[in-house]
Amino acid sequence: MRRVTTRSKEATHERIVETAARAIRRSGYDGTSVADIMKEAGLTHGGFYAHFLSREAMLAEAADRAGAEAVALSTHIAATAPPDEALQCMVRAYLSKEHLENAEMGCPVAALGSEMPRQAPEVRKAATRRIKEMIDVIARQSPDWGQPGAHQQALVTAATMVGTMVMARAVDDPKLSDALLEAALDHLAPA
Amino acid sequence: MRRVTTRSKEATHERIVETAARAIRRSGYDGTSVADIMKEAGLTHGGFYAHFLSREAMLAEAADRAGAEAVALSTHIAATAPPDEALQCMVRAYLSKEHLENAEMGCPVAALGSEMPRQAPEVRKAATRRIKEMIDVIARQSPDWGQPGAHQQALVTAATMVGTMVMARAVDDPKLSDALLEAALDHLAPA
DNA sequence: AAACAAATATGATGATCATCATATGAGACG
DNA sequence: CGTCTCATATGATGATCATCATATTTGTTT
Repeated sequence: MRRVTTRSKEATHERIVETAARAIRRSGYDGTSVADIMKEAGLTHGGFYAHFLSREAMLAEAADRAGAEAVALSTHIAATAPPDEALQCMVRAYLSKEHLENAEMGCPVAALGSEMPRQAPEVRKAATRRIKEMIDVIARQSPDWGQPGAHQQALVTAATMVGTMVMARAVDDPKLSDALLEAALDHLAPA
Repeated sequence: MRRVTTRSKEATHERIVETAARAIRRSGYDGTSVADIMKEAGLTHGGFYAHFLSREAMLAEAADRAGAEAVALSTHIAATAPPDEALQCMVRAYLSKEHLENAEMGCPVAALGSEMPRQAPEVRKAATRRIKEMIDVIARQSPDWGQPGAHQQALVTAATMVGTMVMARAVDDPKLSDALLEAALDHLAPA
């Protein structure tokens, strides 16, 4: 097997992290092996440790990447929405069928939340930082941003969105999934 | 190693399921091996397949058991609370520090939610049934039980509780965990 | 007490895993 | 064109895993 073209080590590292950021959301931390990721990135398993100190270090980078992408997407949605509908647009994108069916590209908290408590400190640290960023993005869309209750309200909104998506993906009854999304939409972003 | 006393096969089966119901909430589906569970139940790994057709079949029983226990506990809390405070009592028990720190004995949706989409059909089926039961328990505590919006409201309440617990356990910052619990308590069970 | 049946233990198999040592081959530079 | 360096590949190691075949032990029956 021959390298198709010259690639700097950094570009390859980048590609592995990007691949891993998708793989962990699809298969979970425990369900993602080093060999899986390398193969999906078009490489063999052996070169892995030229790029990362350990599997855990790679998971930390992947989790950070997934979180950064989610924050960036939310920020973009808020920025391009009509000024008084930013929060509604974010909530509607989050609680959409596309997000339900595309965990691999979606919110890493919904995809990996219940696995987080068992992860290495470096993984949890990166995740916590991104979660705080996400909460801030939500808080900034509140009509009373800056007032005392806005941040508290953002915590509840974030938790409701995450819990709804986790439950809607967990159950095997599409009707219940729909009902969960609809109920949360009515609650968080009334028509 | 000698069995201490006579035990019927059914009692041993029971003990394995009970052990597994705790183990999966502590270590996740993927993080729990057959040998782990058998050792924790005081047995060796070899006898496992005298009790279960497969590892997956055992996980389904364990998930069902964990869900049944959670439903039973919630029902009990609601039944023994002052009549007009049943929902508040349930929410306060759920969003407590004891629950935060005792995933192994707590809500299986919060402990395993994001691993559910990848589980065997039998596991998801059992979990879905128990989740529906739990939503019904919540809906019954609503002041307007029976009216059209009560069930919808129960879906949102359940999702908010689950999401809050998942996030509070995920982050490595105890201040943020506290803030999440407090914000959801204020929202769902105001003092 | 001897023998049987059922429950559990011992041990093996082949697969998969993280990690590492070493080989190969491609681009850069003389 | 030849050589050197570095990114990646090949292959090995020891651990862990689910599953199963077989041995052992226990409680029971005679």
